[in-house]
Amino acid sequence: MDISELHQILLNKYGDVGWWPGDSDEEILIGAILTQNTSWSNVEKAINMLKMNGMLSLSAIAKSGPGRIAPLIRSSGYYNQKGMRLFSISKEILEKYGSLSKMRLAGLEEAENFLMSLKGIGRETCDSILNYALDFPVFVVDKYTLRIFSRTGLGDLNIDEAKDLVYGSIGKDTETLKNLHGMIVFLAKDYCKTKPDCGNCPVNVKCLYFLKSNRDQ
DNA sequence: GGCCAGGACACCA
DNA sequence: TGGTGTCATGGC
Repeated sequence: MDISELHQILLNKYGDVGWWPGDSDEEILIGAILTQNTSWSNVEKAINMLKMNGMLSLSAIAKSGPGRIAPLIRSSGYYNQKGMRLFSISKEILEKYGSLSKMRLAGLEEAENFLMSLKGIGRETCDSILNYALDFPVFVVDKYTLRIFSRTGLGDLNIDEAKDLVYGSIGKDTETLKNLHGMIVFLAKDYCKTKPDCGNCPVNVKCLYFLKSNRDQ
């Protein structure tokens, strides 16, 4: 199976999934940091807490301080660390650009270099922000993506190899790349939390089932 | 009670 | 370059 075929199967199954959830670009960025190694259901509670307290924006976070943020995002785990990082990231973005829309005007390369220089933003979080919050044509590669690619016979790729394979096969349209990653998240949620080899997987992946005895890398 | 979740980073050899 | 410990809550 190649990427085009995988893409088509997922499109037939899911169509346009409208991923990522969030009402604003800033909410998407905040969610991208909160969801690091954390299930989305826990992130949603933290986002609601921020919203209810008028803290769901870079300016509100930058004006407050890590000590005020941490208790609000408790449900997302690592709350002290994430509180510190949300605070410093918000501050640095606003100091350098003033807003996400102005940061977008700086272009993909500069935005990427800047984001990767911030403490608390690694490869996956950076790509999520570039694609979903800033609308750049970047494909987000997470653990699920590498596992699905591996088990559909595309090989054991690293993040850059996986991206290149996608770009070479389905191009660099921002909305298409958003949707492909979204569909992979849906696939993982729908079929990979029940039992191994359930027989219903649309891409006939034997086992995304996530157990220590079973996982690759 | 144990395992896992859409990671990132510091530290070590 | 690769391995390991740390950060931590909530669902199943």
